[in-house]
Amino acid sequence: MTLNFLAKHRSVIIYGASLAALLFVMKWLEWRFIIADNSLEIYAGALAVVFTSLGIWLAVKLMKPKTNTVFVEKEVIIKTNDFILDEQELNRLGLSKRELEVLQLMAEGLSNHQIAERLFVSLNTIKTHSGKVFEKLAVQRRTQAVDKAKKLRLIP
Amino acid sequence: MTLNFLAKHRSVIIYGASLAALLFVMKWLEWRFIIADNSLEIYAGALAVVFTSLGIWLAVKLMKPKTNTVFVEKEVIIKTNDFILDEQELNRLGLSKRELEVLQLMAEGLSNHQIAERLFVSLNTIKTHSGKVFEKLAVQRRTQAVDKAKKLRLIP
DNA sequence: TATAAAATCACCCTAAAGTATGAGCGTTAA
DNA sequence: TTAACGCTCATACTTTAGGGTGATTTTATA
Repeated sequence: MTLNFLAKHRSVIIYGASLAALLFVMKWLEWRFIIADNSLEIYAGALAVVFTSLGIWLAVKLMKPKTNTVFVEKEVIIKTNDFILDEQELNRLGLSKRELEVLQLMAEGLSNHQIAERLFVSLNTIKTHSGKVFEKLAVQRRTQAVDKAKKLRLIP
Repeated sequence: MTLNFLAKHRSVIIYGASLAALLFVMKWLEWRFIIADNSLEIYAGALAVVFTSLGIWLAVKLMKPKTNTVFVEKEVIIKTNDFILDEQELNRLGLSKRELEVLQLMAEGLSNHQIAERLFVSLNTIKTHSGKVFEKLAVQRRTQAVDKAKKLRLIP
């Protein structure tokens, strides 16, 4: 507790001690020079030098350092997996909900048969849907359709 | 030239002027208090206060600011839409140069026939290549191959 | 130089994909 | 209510893709 206090107010304590010491020196000087009765100027000059030094020492000791905050840019690669469907493009092409659904499953690499099973409809239905999708996207193959749909932001 | 000199040594000049003023004040005080013959302590105290202040002022004015540089990391999101091929994955799967080439054209939606024309080889060759690609990627269809290759960063 | 891997091509066959046409049914908007 | 549209399904046919096997040539590497 006491040690903590000492550590915390070290500067103040040193300053106080120094001041006390100086006052003692002053008193001594006073006696010395008054007795000698010579030159108040020397006394004053000494005082000036000592207290100027003290002031400088104090300022240096107590002045809080100016913090210079520097922002360092750190490059962070963020996996930008945010897909936003281009609804305008979707409407422009006139793709129906079901057709888009089929297109998405196509993009995942499912066969027409697998898509049919997934959507609980017949293979022929999927063929019809995929045919319409190709027509609307103006392509001939599913790989083309998937590629174009990705570029048009219809699927992720 | 003169103005420049004044500007450059402004602090020193101010200090000199201040010192001169203080000496003048001292002289005046000397006269004042000597005449009054009272308390050298007040005189000394005033001197102490004045010169301590002067010291502090000097230190603050002339000392180069103690800068404490703090580095703060600032995260910058870099949008990386540039494709970097995962060569480790490529080597792991053992895909040959030609096979990767075929895979890329597949991803663009080309038919085997078109790929054959593009690469100046026969349709049968492309079939062989694509077959090996499917085998190495452990898939059955080209759409699957394209999907998987994109996820594995083998193609953009 | 011997050898392995890559690249090329062919033939055959099956599976899947794509095209064309027609039709039934439910919803919705003019 | 009728016309349009979306979703469903079917049949028939063509094209493309995929699987299997085998062979030759080129290229890289030990």
